[in-house]
Amino acid sequence: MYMDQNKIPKATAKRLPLYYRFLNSLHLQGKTRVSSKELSESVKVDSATIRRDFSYFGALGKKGYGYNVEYLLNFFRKTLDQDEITKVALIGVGNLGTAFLHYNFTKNNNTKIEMAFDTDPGKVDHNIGGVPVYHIDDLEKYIGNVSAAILTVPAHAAQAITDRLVECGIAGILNFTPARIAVPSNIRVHHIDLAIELQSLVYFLKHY
Amino acid sequence: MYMDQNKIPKATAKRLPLYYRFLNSLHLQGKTRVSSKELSESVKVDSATIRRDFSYFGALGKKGYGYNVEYLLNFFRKTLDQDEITKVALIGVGNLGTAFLHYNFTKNNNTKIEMAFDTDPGKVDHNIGGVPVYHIDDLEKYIGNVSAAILTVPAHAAQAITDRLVECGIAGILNFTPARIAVPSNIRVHHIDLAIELQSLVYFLKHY
DNA sequence: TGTGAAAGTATCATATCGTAACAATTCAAG
DNA sequence: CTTGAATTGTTACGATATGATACTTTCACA
Repeated sequence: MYMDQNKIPKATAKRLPLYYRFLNSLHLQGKTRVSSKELSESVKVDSATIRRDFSYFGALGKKGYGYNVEYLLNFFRKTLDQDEITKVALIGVGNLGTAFLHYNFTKNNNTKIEMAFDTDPGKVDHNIGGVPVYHIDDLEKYIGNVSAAILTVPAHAAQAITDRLVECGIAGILNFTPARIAVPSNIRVHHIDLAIELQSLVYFLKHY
Repeated sequence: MYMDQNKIPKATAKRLPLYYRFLNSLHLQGKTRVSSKELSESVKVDSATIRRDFSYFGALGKKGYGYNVEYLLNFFRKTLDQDEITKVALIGVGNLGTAFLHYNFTKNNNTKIEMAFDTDPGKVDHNIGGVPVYHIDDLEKYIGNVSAAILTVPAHAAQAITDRLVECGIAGILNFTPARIAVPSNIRVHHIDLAIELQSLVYFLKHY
């Protein structure tokens, strides 16, 4: 489980969940085979790129035939550890945080939001989307062996909470705050900045 | 305004809003100068990359001194068209959509969410975060010369609404639905898939 | 006036991407 | 059984981006 295929490009790794989800829906539709060309049209990734992505894992398809949906799906299930659910905590139950809580992640995913934290007494000790909300002061008490955190708190609180998460042994953080947080090098942070995404889109509209 | 500097790499263009915002906060702190090295530590981008990014726009700094924060800020304000506000519409006032409405974009940004659309009678004709919410049926009536749309609707509605937006002459779409939407080639789509972001983070945790 | 700091620029190695091409292989039709 | 069409797996190539390193130039400041 802890890798030999380290050679897989990051860009490929990012596409794997996308492939998986689409294969899943094909499977539900009852399709048994699919070609890289069909996949390409659906997920909007070049067909040669798809074939190369797949080939990092060996020969998964059959020439002149395509890929067997079920076989491919099973393969990805294992590779993406779809069976082994990763526990996630959500920090900050504002609008964005609530959106996550209502998102049904477990449907196609190997992740589960186990708990959420906030300071708002109107939210603490409630259940939102089936997830218990605790007070942020009790972070250390409840977090247990959660391995990743979604950070949807106000920017000014980001670093302080990050430090506490790190102290609790968190392995990864999905940071939605505009703040650039500092962490030890062994902790992985993915940063998604909604304002920048919008501004960047606008820049491209005007200049390209 | 409509480009001669088309040579700027996309990767650089994506970093510009980030630079801008950070310079802005430096300015508010009263700092008058900054070096590429300082910037590098704050925005987590290699200092040489920053210097190269800046140099696409000419000589903005002074050797042996650094960059004048105010000068640089003014320059970016012009380059990023910070003065000329781009109108944006938000489609789908769920949790995620509401998060956008409460986000104070105009503070550091050249974009303004002018209106929102939804089907929920409890939201239509209300103001949320100072933004008027109209019924999605009236999209064509109100949208006017809005140039970009934020799509935060259920996945199954994504393509139909996209088609209508395209018909209305929208130039860009920020797509937060899991659906991969099809658009004419002259329309720019940036796709952010929250589930995939989370799953991708988890994959990296396990395999790298 | 001298010196140190930092920009601007160039170069190199590495990674990724899209595109194209091609041989090998397989299915399916006849 | 044979043939042909389809599609993979793989390779090659050019374009783009990145991080590193290093060099020269120029400016600020002591």
